[in-house]
Amino acid sequence: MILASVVLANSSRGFDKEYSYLVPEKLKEAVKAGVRVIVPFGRADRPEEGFVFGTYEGEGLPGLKEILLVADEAPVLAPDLINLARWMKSKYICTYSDAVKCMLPPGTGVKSIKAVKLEKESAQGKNAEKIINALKELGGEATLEELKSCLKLTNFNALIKELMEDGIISVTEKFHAKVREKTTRAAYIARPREEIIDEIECSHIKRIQHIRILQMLLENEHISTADLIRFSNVSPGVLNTLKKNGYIEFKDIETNRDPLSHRSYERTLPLELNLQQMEVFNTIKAKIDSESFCEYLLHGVTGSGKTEVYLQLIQSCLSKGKQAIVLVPEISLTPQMVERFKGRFGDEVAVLHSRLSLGERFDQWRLIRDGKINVAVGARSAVFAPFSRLGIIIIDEEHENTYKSETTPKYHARDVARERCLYKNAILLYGSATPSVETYYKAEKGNISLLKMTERANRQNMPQVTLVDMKKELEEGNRTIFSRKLAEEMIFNKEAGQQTILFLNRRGHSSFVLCRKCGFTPRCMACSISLTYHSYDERLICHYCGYTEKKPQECPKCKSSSIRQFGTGTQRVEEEVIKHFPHFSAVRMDVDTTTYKNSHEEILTAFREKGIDVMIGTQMIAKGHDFPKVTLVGVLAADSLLNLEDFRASERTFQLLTQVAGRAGRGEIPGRVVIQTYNTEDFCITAACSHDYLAYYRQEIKLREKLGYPPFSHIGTIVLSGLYDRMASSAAFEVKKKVEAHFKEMNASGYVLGPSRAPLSKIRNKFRWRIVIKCRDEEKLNRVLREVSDEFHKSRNKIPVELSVDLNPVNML
DNA sequence: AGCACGCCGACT
DNA sequence: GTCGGCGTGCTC
Repeated sequence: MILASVVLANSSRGFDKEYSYLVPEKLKEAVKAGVRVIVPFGRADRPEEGFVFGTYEGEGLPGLKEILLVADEAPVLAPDLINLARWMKSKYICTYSDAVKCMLPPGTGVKSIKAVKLEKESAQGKNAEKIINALKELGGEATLEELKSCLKLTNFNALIKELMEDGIISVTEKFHAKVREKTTRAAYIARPREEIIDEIECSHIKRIQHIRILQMLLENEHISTADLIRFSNVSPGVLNTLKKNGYIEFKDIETNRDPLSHRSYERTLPLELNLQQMEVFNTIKAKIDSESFCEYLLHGVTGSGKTEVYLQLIQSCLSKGKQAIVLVPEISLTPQMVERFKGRFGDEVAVLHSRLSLGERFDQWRLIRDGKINVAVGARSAVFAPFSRLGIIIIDEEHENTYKSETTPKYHARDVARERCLYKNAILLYGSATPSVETYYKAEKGNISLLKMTERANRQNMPQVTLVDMKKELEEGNRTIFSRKLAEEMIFNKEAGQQTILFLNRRGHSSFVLCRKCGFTPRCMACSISLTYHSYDERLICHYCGYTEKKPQECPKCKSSSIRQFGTGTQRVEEEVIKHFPHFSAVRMDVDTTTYKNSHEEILTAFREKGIDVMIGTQMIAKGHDFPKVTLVGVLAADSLLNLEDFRASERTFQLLTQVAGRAGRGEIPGRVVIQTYNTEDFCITAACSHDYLAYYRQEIKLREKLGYPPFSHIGTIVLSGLYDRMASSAAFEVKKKVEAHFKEMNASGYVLGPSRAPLSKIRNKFRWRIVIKCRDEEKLNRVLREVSDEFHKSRNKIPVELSVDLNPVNML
């Protein structure tokens, strides 16, 4: 007998496992590993979508059910992805379906629709009559869902079954592939513009998401809902609320084209590699030829020409008939990278960027699966690209946080890539100028092969860095945000016709508002976080939930008018630049100015081509842009990052400073960097000044060892959140006891901290309690997390508390 | 998560 | 007797 192992497409942790089904004779050909099927599930045999994870010859246990239907001709999951899903389930404590969803384009589900038809009008029993009457009102025919929702009966299914057996009704079932959209839903304003502007002005609308969306729509006739959701960073529900309240309407418009598809790229030829590049290339090339798994860390200083090495490695993979995945931190921020790949490989490369419509995403996915495309460049999720002859995965800027997913499954693209390469005997290459401490440690221990490129490709010198002590500036009477050194350099640069970048780590205008008389600070009622002031529309905004209100003219508490904003954000810097350097031109680039389509690129191009003097920006500008005319970079407050309560704060500061400094002097003229700080002593700042990664690493690794932080331990966090503080906290205490019991049981040492209020103690009205576990043995930590999570989900949640676990979180908030 | 089963009390 | 309400346990 042929059996199939099937996992369900919609299951929760409590019953998520591989189920055996019989493969009926007529489906013998169609059932293969990786296809989607419909199977009867549960006592009522309700049809469920599932994935065949494998088939095998075996003895049919009594009571096995048969697969009803096969939904695909060709498998949607290749064997290595099935293996990956199994691995993800156990590593990240998620369900099979969570894992599989990462691997398929959205909108691939199969839906079953049952139609109920009235055959004859006789019935015994009150409820049976109810059903028949309802069915009559609906015109004698209806879908099962319709019927169910207009009646509220507990034993609905049993009654339907009974009526069916008596021949009073008939039920027919159809399966539909969820329709793929050819058109896109777009939203537009449904009320007069003035009315909406008015409502925003008088604070009738209290959510920043609503305001941002309406503002976007006020400026554009219509915008696709997908874009609205993406660029305003809201959930789809927000749009529905706006529609419900009559602010917006939807209509279907033609799908917008892939913004890159109509652009032609100039084909480029391989550049000649310098000695160091050549060495790296040859080492890895030899491994590609041997077709075995190998992990490399390429530590190359900024400007050492890593991209060219990637390109040529991929070329040699392609010529062996193998395929490649390139991961970049954020595709929209790396247009130049995309350009180089498109230029070199033309139509052979798929760029998986977030602006693809559902349809385009599906098309790209299919082209990759069918082997019509051989290279994929994309952000985190591109690691799942369904290549069958995978030869290499390259992770550029390996240290970036964006490789870690913050939603379930909370995977790290680095680990997923490793697992895939291991299975496929492919090469895994990490590249970075500032590798994460964990990765470098592995390289030092010899678990990863370390390759170095210490020279800049065009032989430029590293920029010259000056550290300015802002304490001193203040003592000597300079109260502006620009140190004298920086101001001097900026003026020099302007006169020389060169450009300047000012970097700051905080968006908005000022970080918070404070009453100088009574000390009152407006906070978000739902998140217990101080509200951030945005001068653009004079509003206070909660950056976590989006609550917003107009900036108060007087203190709500003491009614004095001494309520002011404090701190410095990008907006404020822009104002200060204009004030202090009136003849300078300036642009600002941060999440607030880049909300709309293509605005990243527009701002960048404008800056590059129109010769604007100063660009002010957040992290966003730190990424690999090339501005040949930028010769000065100013970092306004290097310490603002340093004071986060996260053991990686120092690492992040070092990485960011190094990266930002790398923006200076990419052209002919050598660059200068001015770093302003209150902590002139901190080793992450001094090491960044001397471009000395190793000096930084040596210090940091010592510290990590002393404190038992990764890579010397693994960290797991469990967050319990709920609307009621007491329930969340008592659940947390109970979970902690369980955690400790498990460690004891398996005779392992785990260091359990908390529970205590999570650093973000309240988000969207939910109180959050957190347990932090440190353990040297990742395997055991994982097992404890898994068991605790399973127990929690099994013990039927009567209490309204949610549990979420994260193994090796990158963000301790 | 559904869904059925089983047990209980209420109502006709 | 039936109906509705709720707790419990299982899903190949």
